[in-house]
Amino acid sequence: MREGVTPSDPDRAAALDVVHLLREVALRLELAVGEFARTTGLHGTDVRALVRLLDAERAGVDATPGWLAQQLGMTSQATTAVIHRLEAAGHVERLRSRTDGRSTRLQVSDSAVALGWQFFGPLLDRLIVTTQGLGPDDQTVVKEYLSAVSDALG
Amino acid sequence: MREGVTPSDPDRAAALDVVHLLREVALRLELAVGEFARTTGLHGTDVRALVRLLDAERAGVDATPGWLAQQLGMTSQATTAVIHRLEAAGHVERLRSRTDGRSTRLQVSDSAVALGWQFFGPLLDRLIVTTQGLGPDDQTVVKEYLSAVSDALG
DNA sequence: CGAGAATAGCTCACTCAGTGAGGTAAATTG
DNA sequence: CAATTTACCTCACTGAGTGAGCTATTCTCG
Repeated sequence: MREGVTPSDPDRAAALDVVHLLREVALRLELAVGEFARTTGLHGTDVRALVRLLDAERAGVDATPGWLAQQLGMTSQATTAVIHRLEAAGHVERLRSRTDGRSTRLQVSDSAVALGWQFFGPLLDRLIVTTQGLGPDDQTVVKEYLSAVSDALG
Repeated sequence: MREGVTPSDPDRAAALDVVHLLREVALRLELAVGEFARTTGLHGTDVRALVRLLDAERAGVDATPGWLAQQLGMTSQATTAVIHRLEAAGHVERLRSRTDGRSTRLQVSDSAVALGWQFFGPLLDRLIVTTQGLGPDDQTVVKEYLSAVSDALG
């Protein structure tokens, strides 16, 4: 096998295990998104866009095409297309920004919210139950760890 | 705002925070993969395939096109194309399976391993350092939590 | 203020990743 | 040992994402 990277540091090996688990979780979330996309006739990118838009709404952030493009790591043109598709499917609305005449504000429709909940609701519930299975202290540990990981990736 | 889902259960809200962090981490990992893809001229799918192939090698699992298709949540034809691209780029080799004449064994090249390390190495190091920042007990907590999450998603 | 630069978003033409249909060869089954 | 299943592949096509380049609005600063 091709192990040779860091020969044998048990400390590091243990940490690597955790990191691999992290990747495994990320992979499975991605696959769930893909499955949702398939069952709804949307595309993976569309679903990810929808998720980010819902996140923005929850966080009270104004979502614009430019912001979305950045979130998705895609060009603005591709994002325009995504928005067109979501708009055609009735999942999102374009509203003119009041403060900037060039900009567009994106508003997620109720139908999209309902659709998301229908699919991700059960999954989310399972995750929440799993999380609640931790004691309050452990929950804090996990939370701080994930925050640190998020920063390390940013 | 559209909060109304579960009006006000502080317990659940706290757990939701953790779940959202989990998603944030998954998103950032995905963006990192995209960035790697862009810098190497590969495509997102190709990179994900490469990562899975490396995982398989590390785990000692024989990787076949069919297995890879399942891992990527794609059709076998698309996977054939991915393998072709990776083969053309010299990142993967096709070897006939000895036990099954229909099957192909996929072998990742050393160049691909090196390429992966060049990009993901520093990122991985940061994650490992972050993980090692946890005490041994906390590390176990996180590990078990992530395992449980992985199961909940499977 | 008003010319020039920067920014937000868009259309158009094109490429190529992924799908559906369908094919071949090897393994399994009755 | 025919019939079926499995593993992978080719071909033709669709459409998601990109690069080039446009318009409209806002910012900058003499």
